[in-house]
Amino acid sequence: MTERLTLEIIGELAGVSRATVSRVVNDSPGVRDEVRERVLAVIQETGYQPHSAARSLASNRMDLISLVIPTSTQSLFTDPYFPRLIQGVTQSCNENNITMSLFMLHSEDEEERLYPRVLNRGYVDGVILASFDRADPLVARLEQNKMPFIMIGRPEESSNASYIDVNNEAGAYAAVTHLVRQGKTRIATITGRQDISSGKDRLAGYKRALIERGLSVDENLIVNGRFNELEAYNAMLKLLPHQPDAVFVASDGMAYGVLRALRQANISVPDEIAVVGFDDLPSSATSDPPLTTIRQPIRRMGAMAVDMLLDIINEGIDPPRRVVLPTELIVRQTCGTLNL
Amino acid sequence: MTERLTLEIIGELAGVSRATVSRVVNDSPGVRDEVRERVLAVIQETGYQPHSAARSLASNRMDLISLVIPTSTQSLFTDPYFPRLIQGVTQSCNENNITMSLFMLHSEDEEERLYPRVLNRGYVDGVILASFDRADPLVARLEQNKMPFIMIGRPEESSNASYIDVNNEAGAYAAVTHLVRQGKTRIATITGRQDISSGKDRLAGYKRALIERGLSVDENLIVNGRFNELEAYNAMLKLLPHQPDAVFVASDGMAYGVLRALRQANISVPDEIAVVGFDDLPSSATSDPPLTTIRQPIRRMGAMAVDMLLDIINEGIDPPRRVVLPTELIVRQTCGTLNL
DNA sequence: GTGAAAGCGCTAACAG
DNA sequence: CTGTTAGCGCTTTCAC
Repeated sequence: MTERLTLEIIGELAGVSRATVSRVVNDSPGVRDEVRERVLAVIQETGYQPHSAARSLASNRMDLISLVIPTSTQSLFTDPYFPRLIQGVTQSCNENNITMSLFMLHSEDEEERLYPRVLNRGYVDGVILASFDRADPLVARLEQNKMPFIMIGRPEESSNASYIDVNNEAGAYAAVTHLVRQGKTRIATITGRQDISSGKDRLAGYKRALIERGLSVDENLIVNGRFNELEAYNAMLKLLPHQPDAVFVASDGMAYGVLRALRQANISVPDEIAVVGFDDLPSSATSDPPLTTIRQPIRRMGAMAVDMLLDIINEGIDPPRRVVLPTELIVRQTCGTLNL
Repeated sequence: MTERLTLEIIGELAGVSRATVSRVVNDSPGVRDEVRERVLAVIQETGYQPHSAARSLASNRMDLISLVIPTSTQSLFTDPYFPRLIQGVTQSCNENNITMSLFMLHSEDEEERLYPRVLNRGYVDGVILASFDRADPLVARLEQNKMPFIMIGRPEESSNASYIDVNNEAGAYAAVTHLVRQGKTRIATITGRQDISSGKDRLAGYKRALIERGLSVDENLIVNGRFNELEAYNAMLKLLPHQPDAVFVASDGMAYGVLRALRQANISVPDEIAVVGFDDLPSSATSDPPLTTIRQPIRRMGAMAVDMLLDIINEGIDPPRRVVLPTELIVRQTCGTLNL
């Protein structure tokens, strides 16, 4: 095992002290250009890489953030939401030269065991929480430990945590309004989990659209699909007897289940029932028929979460950062618009 | 900011030296039970957590491994393969108390920039490579740096890297043999990427089954779908004129594209064409119709990869570890068996 | 501008 | 069994 390169050695080779090399490595000011060049050359030649642990110990920064995802979310495996989110997060991490560690909480038990690793400043600089139950105790623990963190999706009203979210309410509102404009009058909805802000907000948008457009909210036309394809399939079956002429589904993944149910029941989309989803997953452009949906910038949200977290780490937790990103209605076949 | 707890402080509180506390924290032998209890109590009370960087610096272990995924893999977003793999990996990491960092390589460029972070012992203890091009230069670099690593999927023959794989060849063989037994004679295949071992091996299994069963290999019946739903859809369209009576599709994700193409062409499955996939994704049980497929233990593979990597880290790189996991034929509707 | 020196918190010999 | 000691490789004052 060849001896590890250290600042000391590089310094020797370049004829300067360890401290100077450190300055060069960190782009610190106060080094003569000529010297900087010389040191850089040696680093280049030798392929020197700083030892991250040593750096962390001395500087008290880990250059490590963690993304925590609760796996109660069964949709994790069926829904490309998370892969895209993860992609956004890693991309921004790469750009900022920090590394991302991923925690998936498989059970209460594991959650408990992982707490220290996620809460402790000696492990990570900050935490991103995705799709968390709005009242999850982890949130409180993080606050209490003064660990910088940011949520994807809104936390409880009372909390003054930082978050980034998509305007779910407005997206749902746009979807349902669009349906109303098509002349639909019995618009049903299959909702997402109601313990997550996105699920709640999409339902709220649905209701507001109905009310503002002079339609009444019929509880028979509201079924919970929990962001799950199979549950949405069953939910659609339950909805059928109530004869909706349209259904707003709180996620594309669930919308696939709805289309499947409708196909099997021999009900034509969009002629007999119009369907609008939420997410605009890539496969929604080629579903059968192609799905009208609300596009949300998942990847960008992941990337921005990192940027915001870094800002919090560097500038302090207060004031809380809050960002809400807009959505966009993507009209395809399932809403019937293109038939008119 | 309250002062950081250190071994020193805990020691003081418990009336022992820093070293003893360290022993207790690390479950090292050679501490009297009574003392151990006492120290443990203080740790419990204070909520002391070791500083990971300090520990790493002193012990030269990072307790960090990285999972590297090339994003050339577009299927990343449509195919639940990766989420499941990641799940297996994180689960095993959690059990072993190490953290997993995820790298997704979005571009050549980024790959280059990330090399140091992945190759350098100062950053991670080891690396898991998923779905890599079999000749990717990263493999050679890792070997050359003596960085412990393990591939998911087989590397080039010449390489003596450690790997874990699924018996793709045997799985494909089983799928096609099953089709032959149903009396199919014009069995087509839509293959995966041929620069990845799983893609190659599944094609090889297809060919062997045909040959061993006395059928000839017709190049017209072989189309590359690159593990992509849309390409598979197009591939199926291309296949239609050659009138296959069955098609073995190298992944479930692609099989969905095939079913879509067939549905649109008004060709009934399985009556006119039988379809068999590969993966057994959760949604394959509820596809339309439910998909006959080859199940592979994706999550387990991820978990085992971690265990093997840890073994390599602890015991040394030689000899290479190699594991090949079996697959299983899952018979559902699309192969026609259940109609007989 | 540059170097010397003092830690960061921990592990791992080595003594006792 | 337990304590003492010497680093691990780096950042960061503080002198010069």
